[in-house]
Amino acid sequence: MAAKVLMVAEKPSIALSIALALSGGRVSSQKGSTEVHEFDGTFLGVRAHYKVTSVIGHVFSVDFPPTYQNWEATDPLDLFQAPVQKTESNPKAHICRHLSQEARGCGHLVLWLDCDREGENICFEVIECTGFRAKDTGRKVYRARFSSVTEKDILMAMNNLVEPNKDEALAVDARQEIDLKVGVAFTRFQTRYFQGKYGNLDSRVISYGPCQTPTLGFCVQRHLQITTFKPEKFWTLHPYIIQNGYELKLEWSRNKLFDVDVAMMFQKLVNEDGILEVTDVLSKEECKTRPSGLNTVNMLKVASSAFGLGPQIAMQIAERLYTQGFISYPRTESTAYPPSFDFKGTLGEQAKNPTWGNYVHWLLELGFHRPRLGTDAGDHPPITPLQSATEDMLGNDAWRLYEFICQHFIGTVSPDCKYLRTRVDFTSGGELFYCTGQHVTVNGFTSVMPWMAVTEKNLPQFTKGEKIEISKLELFEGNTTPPDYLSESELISLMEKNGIGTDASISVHINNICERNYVQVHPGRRLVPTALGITLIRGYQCIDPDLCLPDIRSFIEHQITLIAKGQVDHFQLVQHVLQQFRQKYSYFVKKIDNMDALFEAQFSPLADSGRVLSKCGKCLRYMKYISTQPSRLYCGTCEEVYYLPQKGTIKLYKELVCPLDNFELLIFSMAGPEGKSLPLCPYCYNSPPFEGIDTLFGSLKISNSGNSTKGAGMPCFLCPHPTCRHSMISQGVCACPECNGTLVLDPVSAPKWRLYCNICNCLVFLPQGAHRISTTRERCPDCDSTIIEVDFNKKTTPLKDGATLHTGCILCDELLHSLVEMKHGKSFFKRMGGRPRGRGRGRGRGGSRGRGRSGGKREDPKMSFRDF
DNA sequence: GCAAGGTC
Repeated sequence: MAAKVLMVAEKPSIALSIALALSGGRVSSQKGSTEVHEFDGTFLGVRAHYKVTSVIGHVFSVDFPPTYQNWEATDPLDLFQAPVQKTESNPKAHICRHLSQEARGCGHLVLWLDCDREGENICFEVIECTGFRAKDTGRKVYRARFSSVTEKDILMAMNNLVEPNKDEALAVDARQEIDLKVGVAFTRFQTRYFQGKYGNLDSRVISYGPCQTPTLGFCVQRHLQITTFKPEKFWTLHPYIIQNGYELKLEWSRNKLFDVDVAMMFQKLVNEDGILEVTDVLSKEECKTRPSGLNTVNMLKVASSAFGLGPQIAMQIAERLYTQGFISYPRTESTAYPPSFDFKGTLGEQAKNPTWGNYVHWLLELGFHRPRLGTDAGDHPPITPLQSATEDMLGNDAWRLYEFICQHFIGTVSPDCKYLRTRVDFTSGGELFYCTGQHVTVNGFTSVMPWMAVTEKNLPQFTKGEKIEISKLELFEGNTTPPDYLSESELISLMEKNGIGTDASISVHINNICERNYVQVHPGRRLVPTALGITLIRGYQCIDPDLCLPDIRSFIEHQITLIAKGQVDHFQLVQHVLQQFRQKYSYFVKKIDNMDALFEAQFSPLADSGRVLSKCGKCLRYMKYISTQPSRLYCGTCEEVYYLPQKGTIKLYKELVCPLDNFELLIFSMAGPEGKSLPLCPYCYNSPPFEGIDTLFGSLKISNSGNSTKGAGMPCFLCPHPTCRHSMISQGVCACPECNGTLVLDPVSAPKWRLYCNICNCLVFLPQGAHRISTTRERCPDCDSTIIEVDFNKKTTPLKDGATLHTGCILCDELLHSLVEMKHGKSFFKRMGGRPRGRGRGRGRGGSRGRGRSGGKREDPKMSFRDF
């Protein structure tokens, strides 16, 4: 019997590379949650059958248990001591199940996760999923440490397997817990406090985070430098000469003076002399060195400053180029190539390129240069081109990024650029002046990276001791100018320097502060903070400046490094750090008035914002609708805020009221032609009335709106009220053919009448153009669907003798069935048969015992509606 | 509705 070995990598591409390297290219691959590559070989001297698969990044992510998810019911202070739980990051991918299945019967587990702290943490996630134990005697767990994904390194790692490092993994657990608790506590408090007071903040959430907030801090710091800048007058002296027929302007060695009298005194001295004497002519060969390998941060900086592509977009393009095989892995810190890097092969591929192919040929013939050393962060090699491509294959933006990556790579193995720099010194009236020129002798890498080229500056001949008449003497008066707003590329540099974010997350943080409306990207990709962003940072500065300084990140990093090194206990350190942040949080809450004073000066109170929309059920006065995000209703009399679903339009619903609380109903319409329209009661939406509704819909989400039904977000179509004509009970027609939801009548869809699912995106069109369609209280005796009543249009009625009224079941009534159509032309009934029973979640219409209408040959004759 | 970190 051969030993069975399971190997797991961090991403599918690496699993394939490992399998190919270890099998000599003979693998058979099977699809699954992620691909599994199998081959036979030997393991520790024994015959073995290998399976190589992968995760897709972290398997789990950390969050609070459901009881802490309700913003109203949880004091953010309690979050610091709250338990945390790990749940699958991407439940739909079923990675955990996949690993557990593949591990069955395997005696050995080899972990091929990326060799960084996060990778070490994922090792233990994989161990958990597979059911192996780190120190199992029978089934053993090994860690492969590889410095690059080349055959040589993979084989070397395989021959030097070690144990996974629990301390490194625990350091990541610590970071996750600290980031979660600190970020969420501050975010919830700020959001509730300020959104409950002001109506024009225009951000869904007033977030705080140890990475995003210092990132914003950099932008605001620059803004404050600009606004507090006081321009100063300065003066500078420029003699002009005419040499060999060319007019030349000389620079003053004092550069600028801020005192006009002194400047004029020097002007007088030089004027009186009138002659410049050449005191020195110095020529020196200068070298502009070729770049080292390209890492993510440098790529993003160039993408922003040279191509005007934001980091988020640039990363998306880079990822696409990577998955299509045009470039290597785009998330790396390293600028040093691994020793085994195949320069010849990579250059050979680029020799095909029509634009720089000739240059590459020339480089290959003459012998390319060894690249500069650079730094090896131990993660991935620098970003390099793989396949050759043309502009037609990639499209505009992708091509520009690809072109840059190619040019940069070729640049790293090109000669340095050499140029002769000449400086001529002059004296007149005791003052020193100079001019410089430069002449390129070797273009080197600048031939392929022309934007890096040294500009030619010709100088006429001068000889030492030569005396030249001044043709004109200028006393220039200027004003000092403030710096410009922070460019995105400068921000990336600051983030990198201060350890804010990682190569993979820097773009996310920048995107975050844009999305939250803290900064705006202006032309030239300069980041201009908004009133909200400025007020937040100024607020932290006057309560606790630590909160927005980059040190907050380095502090956390430093602390968890102690865990990684095994110097402190994980649990104790996390408790200690959280205790510190808890104190900061309490102090912040206590002093929030200081920040609020700044908000008050900048934003308008809720009472002054918005327009009158609907009546409050408590005081029966009108409430105001605040349309800036997050859209909400505000009752000025009760001083209550009622949140509404986002990203759509909201209207009064025929002045109807909720039978439970007397609040006037609203109708929310999602954007787009196929957007659902759903009635809701503002009070019920925020505080679902029926006990247990949380668990009833516990894990479900209302599609599109993104609102979870936990605690908040219950529109009428989820309401189990037995008699209200807007509840799911009344408006529900039958079970959704696609999911566990219920198809409900869209009450305002006339004349394009339709049903939509209260859970998923399923849409069903009813007889078009009908005058009225409504649900009745009757149910179909065959399938238990709600009987609907259709009042056809007089002119288009399909009924005999011009009759317009017809009642029936949309599934069992021949006429109605023929007029019903599922979106995208799918058969409405096709998927109704043979579906597994639902979990009894909803209490919508639709029985479980009806007959199918499909006449299906293969299907179960029973309609499998959900249990009622 | 919330953080930051992986990756698609």
